[in-house]
Amino acid sequence: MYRIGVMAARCGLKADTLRFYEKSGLLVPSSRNEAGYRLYNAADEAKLNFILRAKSVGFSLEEIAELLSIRLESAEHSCAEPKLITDMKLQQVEAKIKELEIFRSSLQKLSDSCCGGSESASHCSILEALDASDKEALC
Amino acid sequence: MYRIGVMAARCGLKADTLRFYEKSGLLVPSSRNEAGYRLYNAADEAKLNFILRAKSVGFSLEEIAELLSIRLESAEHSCAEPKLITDMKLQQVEAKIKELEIFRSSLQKLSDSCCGGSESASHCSILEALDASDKEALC
DNA sequence: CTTGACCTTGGAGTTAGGTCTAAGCTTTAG
DNA sequence: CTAAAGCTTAGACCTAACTCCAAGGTCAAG
Repeated sequence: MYRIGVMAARCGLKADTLRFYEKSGLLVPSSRNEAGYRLYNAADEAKLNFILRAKSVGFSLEEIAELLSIRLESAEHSCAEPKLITDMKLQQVEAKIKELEIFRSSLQKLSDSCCGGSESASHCSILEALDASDKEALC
Repeated sequence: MYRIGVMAARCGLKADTLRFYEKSGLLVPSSRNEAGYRLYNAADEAKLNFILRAKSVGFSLEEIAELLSIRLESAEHSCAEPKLITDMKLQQVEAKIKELEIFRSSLQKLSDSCCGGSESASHCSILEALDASDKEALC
């Protein structure tokens, strides 16, 4: 049984974060000592590791809460549920990547067009492109 | 000279957003009428279009404020400055894309491993991978 | 026995970019 | 003239995931 500081250190988090996870309903420590100190056991640590792994693949805390509730009573849930959550997240991630790739190509074009020298910015092609009324300049 | 509602409609924004941009120092309308109503002229509109184009390539409002201040006194700034801002943003965007691509491949792997059927989630490979103590399962 | 490290709680603050509300003027259409 | 639509302000609220703070209780070392 670890106290909050030890548990946090073991998992590379701050104690504050563990309290936040508890308040969010993600991870309630299995017991408290007489003084009210939180006590985490091995199952709590396994659950926290689940949370951290889910975070590492991009799930939000809300999605992780869903996955945890399925995990807790897995017999009463179907395989379709975790898969749906995963596929929805995958779609979100792909949409975000597409958006950023457009940013990237526009920024690359802006950067390439600019000399970047010590001359006055009066005719800077970056500023001109952002001023241009024709959208061509940006895409 | 447009009042705030007209200006907002012309540019596809809400009046609230224009007030927010003013409070942020991005776009202060060039005048006010006797009643204190904001009045935007053509130069204000051009500046707002600059802001919107800069947003469309991914710049934050803070970065846009920097670009605007360079634009305002371009003779006193060098071409290197807009280019630096652009290149820094480009790096940020590329870093974010890399992070999301890792999420994507992990999520794809999770999704592919799961039958997604109506069977009990007791042996769901998504939950198992997130539980696994070997990190291999996720990367 | 004291000092310092660690723990508790409730609640506020952070970032970014808005969005909304309330109370009260102004303007415009009929 | 009146009612509706539009404008003003200050300030609260929103999301997400923490992060910090204050006031006070607990515990281990010397």
